[in-house]
Amino acid sequence: MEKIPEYCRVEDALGILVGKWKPIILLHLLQEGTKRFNELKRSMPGITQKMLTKQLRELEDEDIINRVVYAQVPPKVEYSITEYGKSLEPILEAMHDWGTRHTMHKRQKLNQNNN
Amino acid sequence: MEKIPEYCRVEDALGILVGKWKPIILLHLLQEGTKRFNELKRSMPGITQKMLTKQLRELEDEDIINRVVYAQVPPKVEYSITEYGKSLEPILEAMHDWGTRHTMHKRQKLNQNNN
DNA sequence: CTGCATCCACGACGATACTG
DNA sequence: CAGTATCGTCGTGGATGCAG
Repeated sequence: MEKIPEYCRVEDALGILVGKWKPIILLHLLQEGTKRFNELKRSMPGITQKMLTKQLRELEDEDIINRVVYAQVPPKVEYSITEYGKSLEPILEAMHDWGTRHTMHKRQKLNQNNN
Repeated sequence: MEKIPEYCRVEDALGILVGKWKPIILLHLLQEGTKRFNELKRSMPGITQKMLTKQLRELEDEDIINRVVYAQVPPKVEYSITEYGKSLEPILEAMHDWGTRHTMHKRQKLNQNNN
């Protein structure tokens, strides 16, 4: 029971996941394994190169993902989840499940209000 | 396995938790039960009334917390977690645990770099 | 005691153009 | 293909003052 606010580390986990595209990036890498930069980009309609690069760098800085650069032309860079990064999967899964239920919860509430 | 990006609901959960003070507010209410506005404020050094009010309203709008106003002078308003809101506790706990481990992980990495 | 309104600083995110 | 640089917008959060 050390979640008591003074020792709270929730923010530390939250900081990793917060970022408009981070959860999506992590899910892609977790579920589909190693991916090239452009593969990721194509699977996330709407993201810009700049944002993808930035979010990937931030995840890399936290040891959540690996970045492997192949010295060739044209360039090839592969991203994958680190072993350490995999420890985030249960949290993502829990949040996804909760979010799914929450979406239903809100729908029910809306229906009540419309009656 | 429906966490696949197209059906991703991680953001829905994330949206509830994101906010500079929300995790802390939730932990206080989860661990200490019903609290008055100023009790909460005192237990969160640095927060302003405006922010506390705002974050509480947002949590209330999502049915995570209850807000009970006593019609008296001076005003008295009590906040507490809803039954529904309690379903967030496992997630907060998981994030806290992960965050604790992550803090250690980063410390180790720093030591390595300093050798 | 609790809450609202105003003003402001800052960072996140995005559009776009350019590079090895 | 992958990445950087620049510039602009917008929302979040903070300081402060007023009100019921």
